[in-house]
Amino acid sequence: MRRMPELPEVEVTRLSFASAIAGASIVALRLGQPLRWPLGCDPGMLTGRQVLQVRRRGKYLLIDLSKGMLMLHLGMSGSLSFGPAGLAAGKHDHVDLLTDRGLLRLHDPRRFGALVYADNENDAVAQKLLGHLGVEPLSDGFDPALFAKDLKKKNAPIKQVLLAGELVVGVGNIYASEALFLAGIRPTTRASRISKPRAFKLHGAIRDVLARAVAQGGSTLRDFSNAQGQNGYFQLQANVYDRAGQPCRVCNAPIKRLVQGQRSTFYCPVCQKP
DNA sequence: CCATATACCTGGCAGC
DNA sequence: TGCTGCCAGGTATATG
Repeated sequence: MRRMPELPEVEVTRLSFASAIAGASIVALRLGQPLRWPLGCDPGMLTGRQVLQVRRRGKYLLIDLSKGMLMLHLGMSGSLSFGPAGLAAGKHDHVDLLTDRGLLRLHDPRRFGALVYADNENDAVAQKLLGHLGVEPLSDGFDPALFAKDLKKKNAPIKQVLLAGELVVGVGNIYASEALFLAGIRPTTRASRISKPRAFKLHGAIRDVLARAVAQGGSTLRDFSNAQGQNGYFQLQANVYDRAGQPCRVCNAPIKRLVQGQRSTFYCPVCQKP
């Protein structure tokens, strides 16, 4: 089973265990093999602290504790499960946060994920990871006029501007291609050359594709399961992602693939204009 | 400061 | 079957 932790998948994961873990007391934190970054504190120090709530910022899950917080990232291959304690950890289970309400477990074969402790959201450790992040795409703060204005300042290809997450967070490799298709914009188009009406259209497309993915349970292109082990509905079908050579669902032209910043990009050469 | 490349790590898959 | 090479959802950091 494959997971695809872009914003919708992270949000669906959050929704699947946030209320169940809120109020729990930490019994122990066990770490497996090293993840992308060290925890940054002695795991034993967390014992007895209470989980207040779980928030999301971009693709990070922020676990607020009665004292301090944990920042958790799923990387490229991470997934969370929350359930009864006692299941033996597998080869790729690298975080076990045991609480009096159950076990939160991070399974992450590639180990690009991370769990990092910070005293609070404003300290240097947290700011290093969160400080540069752009606006939340599903929040009221994601303003079309401001987005259009910000795009004017960026000379890089729009696909890479979206992926960078400095203007707007949560748009990963898949949804970047999909949103640009919906907006009719070629991924290679320089952000600075996108007109206000097209920027507005892209703004709407980003919101639309992400909101629909969250509403449908997070999974779009491949298997995905939330922390309760439930699958998404698979209703969102990709228009362009991973469809190189296949006919565009709108105009039948063959979908093209190119590489931008070492990542695959897919687009319709007819529906998407430079 | 800006844009692009690199590094991290394992597993799945196509091709031979 | 087994090997090899390539590809994969992210993002801080290094380099030009």
